[in-house]
Amino acid sequence: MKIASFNINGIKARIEALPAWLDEAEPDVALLQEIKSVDENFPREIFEDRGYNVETHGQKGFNGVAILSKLPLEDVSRGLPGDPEDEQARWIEATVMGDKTAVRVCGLYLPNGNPAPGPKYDYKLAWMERLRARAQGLLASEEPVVMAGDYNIIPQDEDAARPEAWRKDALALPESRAAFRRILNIGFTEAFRARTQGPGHYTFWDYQAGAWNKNDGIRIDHFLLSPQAADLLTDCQIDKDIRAREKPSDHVPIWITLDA
DNA sequence: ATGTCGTAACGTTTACGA
Repeated sequence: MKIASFNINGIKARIEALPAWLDEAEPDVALLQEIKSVDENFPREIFEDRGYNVETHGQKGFNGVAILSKLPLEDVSRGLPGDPEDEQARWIEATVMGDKTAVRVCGLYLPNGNPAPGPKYDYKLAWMERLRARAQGLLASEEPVVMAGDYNIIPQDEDAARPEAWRKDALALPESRAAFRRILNIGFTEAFRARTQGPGHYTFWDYQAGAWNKNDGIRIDHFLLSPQAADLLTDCQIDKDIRAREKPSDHVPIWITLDA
C-alpha cells in the first residue's frame, strides 16, 4: 500500500500539476493539505475518473484537507477532537481497507504558528496537545495507524539548509520541537528518519528569494507510524523533482509503502 | 526590495496567510 502526503497550496492552482503527479506516482492513498476550497467546489470528478474515492474537509479560502483513495474507505471522520470551537479544517481520518490489513489513516495540516510568541503560536501548541491526545487514543486500538501531513515542524537543525534562519520561528522553536517529540515519545515512529539519516533532505522550499535554486529547504512534511504500522514499513521517499516543474506547490510529496 | 504565491473581496488592487 502506497500512501502519499502532499501540501498542494490550493486545488485551483494545482489543477494540472496534481493529476499529472498522481498519474506518475500512482499512490493508493493521497493525503492532501491546503486544498483552499469548500467541499462543494472541490473538483472531485478529476480524481474519481482516475479511480479514487474522494473525501474532503474544506473551508473557504484557507486550510482544508482531503483523502484520495483507490482502496475502499470506512469510518471517515473530520476535525481533530478536543475543541468544539475550532473552526479550522486541518484534520481528516479514515480506515483504508488494504488487501491484507486495514490501516487507520489521518491527514493533517498543523498550524504554522507564526508569529511567535502570540495567539497563533498558542493555537499551534494547543493543537499539538490535542494531536498528542488523539495519537494516544489511536495507539490504544493496537492497529496500524498512519498520521501524515504538513506538520509545520522542523524536527532538528539537520532538517533545514540554514538552521540559524529558523531559530526564532514557530517551525523550529524548542517548544515546538518538544511538542513534536512528545508524540514520538509515546510510541510513534517518524518514517523518513527510520530509513534515512543525515542532513539535506527537504520537503518545502519557499517561493521567495530563489530558495529552490539555492536548495534552501526545510523538512516539515512527515509520516508518523504507530508500532503496528512501523512493523509494515517498507519504504519512505520524498518526490523532490516535482518542485522544479511548471507552477509547482511550495511543498513536494512524501510517501511511504506498507506491506498492508 | 522582505525579493512569491494563492485566495477573497466593498475587486482591474489591496489585505492576509504562508
